[in-house]
Amino acid sequence: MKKGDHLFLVDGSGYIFRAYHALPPLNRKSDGLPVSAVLGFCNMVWKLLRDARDTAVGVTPTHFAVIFDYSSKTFRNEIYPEYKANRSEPPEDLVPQFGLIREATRAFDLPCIETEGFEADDLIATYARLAVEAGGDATIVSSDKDLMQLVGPCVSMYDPMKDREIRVPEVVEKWGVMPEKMIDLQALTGDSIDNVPGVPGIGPKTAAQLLEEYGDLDTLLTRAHEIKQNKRRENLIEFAEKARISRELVRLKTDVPVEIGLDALALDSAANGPKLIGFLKAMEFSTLTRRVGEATGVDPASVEAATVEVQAKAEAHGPDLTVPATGIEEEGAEGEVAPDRMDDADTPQKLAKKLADAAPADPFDHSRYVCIRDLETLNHWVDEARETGLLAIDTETTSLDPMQAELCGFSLATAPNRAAYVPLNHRNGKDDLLGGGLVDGQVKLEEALAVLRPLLQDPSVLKIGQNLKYDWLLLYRHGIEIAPYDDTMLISYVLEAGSQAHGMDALTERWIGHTPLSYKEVTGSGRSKVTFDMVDLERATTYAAEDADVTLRLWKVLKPHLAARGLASVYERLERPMVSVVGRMEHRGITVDRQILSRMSGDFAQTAAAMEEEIYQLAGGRFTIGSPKQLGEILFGRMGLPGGAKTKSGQWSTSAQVLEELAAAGHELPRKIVDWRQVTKLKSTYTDALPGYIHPETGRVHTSYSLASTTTGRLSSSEPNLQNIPVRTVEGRKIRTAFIAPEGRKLISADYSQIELRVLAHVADIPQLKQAFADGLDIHAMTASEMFGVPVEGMPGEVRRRAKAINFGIIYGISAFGLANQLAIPREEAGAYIKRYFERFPGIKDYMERTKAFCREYGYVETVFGRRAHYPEIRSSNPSIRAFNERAAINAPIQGSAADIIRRAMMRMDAALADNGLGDVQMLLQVHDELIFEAPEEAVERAIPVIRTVMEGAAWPARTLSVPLKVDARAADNWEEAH
DNA sequence: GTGGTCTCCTA
DNA sequence: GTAGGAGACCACA
Repeated sequence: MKKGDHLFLVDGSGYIFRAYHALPPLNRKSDGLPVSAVLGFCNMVWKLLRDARDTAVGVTPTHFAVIFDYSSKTFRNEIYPEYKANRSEPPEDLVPQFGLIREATRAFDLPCIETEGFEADDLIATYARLAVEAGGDATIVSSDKDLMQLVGPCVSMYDPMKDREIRVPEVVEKWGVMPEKMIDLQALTGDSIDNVPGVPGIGPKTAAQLLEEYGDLDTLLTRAHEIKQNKRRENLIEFAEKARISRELVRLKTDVPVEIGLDALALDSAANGPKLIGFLKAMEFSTLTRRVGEATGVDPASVEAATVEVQAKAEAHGPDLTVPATGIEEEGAEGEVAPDRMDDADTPQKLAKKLADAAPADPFDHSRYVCIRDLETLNHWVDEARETGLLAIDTETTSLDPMQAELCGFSLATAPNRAAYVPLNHRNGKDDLLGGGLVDGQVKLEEALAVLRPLLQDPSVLKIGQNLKYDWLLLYRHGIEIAPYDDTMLISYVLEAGSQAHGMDALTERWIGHTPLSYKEVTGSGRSKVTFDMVDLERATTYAAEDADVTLRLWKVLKPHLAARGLASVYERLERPMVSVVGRMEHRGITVDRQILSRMSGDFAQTAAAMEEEIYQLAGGRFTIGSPKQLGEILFGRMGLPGGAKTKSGQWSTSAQVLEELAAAGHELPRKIVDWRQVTKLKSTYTDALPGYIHPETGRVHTSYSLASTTTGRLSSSEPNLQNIPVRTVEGRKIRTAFIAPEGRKLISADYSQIELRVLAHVADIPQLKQAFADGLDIHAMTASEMFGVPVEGMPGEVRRRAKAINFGIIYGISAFGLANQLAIPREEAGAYIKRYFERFPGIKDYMERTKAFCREYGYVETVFGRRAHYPEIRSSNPSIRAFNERAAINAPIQGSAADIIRRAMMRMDAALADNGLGDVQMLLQVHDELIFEAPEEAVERAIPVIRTVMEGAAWPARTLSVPLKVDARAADNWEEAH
């Protein structure tokens, strides 16, 4: 290569995505193979080769190469394991086109370059440098900002879609910095799509301004303490190291060892017409085939279509754990409103990125918040929401419990900084013992709701909330069913379960770089704490309006990431519908018999008191039995019993397991302690606590389910937790008799039998297990028989028990240590069992290994339905942390798929019951693999088959499991008998 | 009052 | 060995 030569470097990988999203879908006529990106690519390359002079570039290439990414793993992952950890799977109809575009490149007789461990961008940087050093010029065919750092006197970029050349002035205009400063700029802003951390709260505008002022990143970071804005200064100091790492991630390598030299990129003047035509014919691109034929003087009719192999796999595409979650089933909810479209957002990834970048740039202006105190103004806002089609809403109340809370007011937002608070029930300060009077000038609650109701139920206005189940339930109590809606907490949960928090403050910090006013600052804390209705209107407005403002901004930033990461259907089909389904369940509650519990409490108190006397006798004095510290001192100090395990703070453990061992060795006191603990546990946690949760008006207990607090997709229940009501011991089980159906009704309990083992058999594809489930066999006995060669007929209980423990162990990501513990056998023996199990069911070992490998590479694992659970610490250098995360990663697809299945059943249940004339059958509770219903006595027999059908068919049609699901269902007057 | 530790209840 | 929530105690503020 020499002076005057001009090298064209096509960013092949970048082009593929851009073309795919920019061009209308196109399928090969003969077989439907998707080819739109391939056609776009061929047209572009042909144009550049033939008449680049007529384009914005204005020069003819002498050298030409197409560069691709080799794989997702590059040296950047060494610097920062999280790099590109967010990457989503490419769309299904793009996958085959990766290979085809490489084929096309070869058909054009162009060098097709990729190097393991490097991104296309690094190769482009390297070749651009070589070209300039040789005295030539280079044009990079791409519009990716990551490449803009390379722009200079001899290097330009060319956007083929817009036919626009990007030189130094264009970079400066767009980003506010010279191209060489792009590295520092990107280091500051980060990149949420590639997962480059950057510094929170700094977007392109701020970054450019800072670089203008301080010159470069290093200077900026060393002088960060001079910055006036508090948050910005703190962030720059705190995240300085992240910024430096980011710089290394965005800095392109210009010294990649290249096998193909510059000279090999020289264009051959004589295009190989027949070869190219053969390919184009195979693709069935008739227009381009004709053009190429005319230009090369080759008659297309004389050329046979080439044989082109279609690969099913994308480049940089990890092992397939599950089928992609896109596809076949029911349509998304109605009333979906698309987020703002941006002109040059060609892909969901770029749109998501753009919105994330833009978020911190829009400063909060509390002075623009409005306090709405008359119906006319409220009506005006309602009209505004109808126009925008978007409304962020947040309610302010007197309690965290939506079943008890009184509405104090609500806030609305229709655009950033365009937010308002509508006080409804605010009271004057504490000067009056009766709580003071109503603050003047507030819209009446009923009038406000009358205005709001049609809007909140308007199918053309999307309502946005953060933890919307709370507001949904509160408004449901006022006869309003919000729809359609989105929940920013649930969006975040779908995107980042396991790796990040989903609370509003955390989300705001992370995505917007802003700290909202805290609730505490507004209502006070401790003794001086007041309910929200006592807060003066000005402060209340600032706080409440900001919450709505923040929620709207979060939605704008977060929502596009769903599509960008291929998670929209997980959100729409597994997550969002739960808000109203679970909201209804919480609203219904369940009847708990106060008398039964109170009687039990009395009995327990007597029993415990008697036990305490015996314990003091045996211990030779009084002490606090409930204090593990004191108990340990007595048992292992004063009495000199042999201590077993230690707790992590170095204390002797007094766990039930340790005490049981001592009891088995003939010691009386430990036995009594174990019994005492059981009684006091049942009393304090259940019989004493549950009545306190009976709602004063409904007379029922309304638990609260959290939709976003587990990593795997399970729900959790609290206040009270109704997912841990005792069942194992006879004594404990009695507590369930207090959960009853009202007069004339029955409780129905329906639970999945062995759902997790069935999911395991499906995902790990274990023929023996699948067969056993298909045949309806006793799965643990079958396992035992397979492992130990003992016939199922007349099998000793102990043998089956061990197999059962191993089966559970497998689901939990087995370790010899854990199994040994569980079965109270030596670790060697446990290890031998595991080995035997893996030999008998080799697919299990494969499943575990590929799940771990997948998680190590991507940072998450997926359920059968595409839900992701993140385990960033699986790459920890600490072996025990790593092992823990590996076990969790093995468990998550199993536990999570089962959770997805029951969610799907729950979402369909109300409609299925109603369709069968069972509208009076109500789903009340969920306990992971069990659903509890309340039904009129005469409806029970018809309800059970409907419930069973919905639950057993819940995976379909999204997935067809290779094992049947089985549901046992029973009805009774109370939960103990129904279960 | 708040937060950490220990223990124990569930699937 | 997985996933949770809660009560009691206790040291800290």
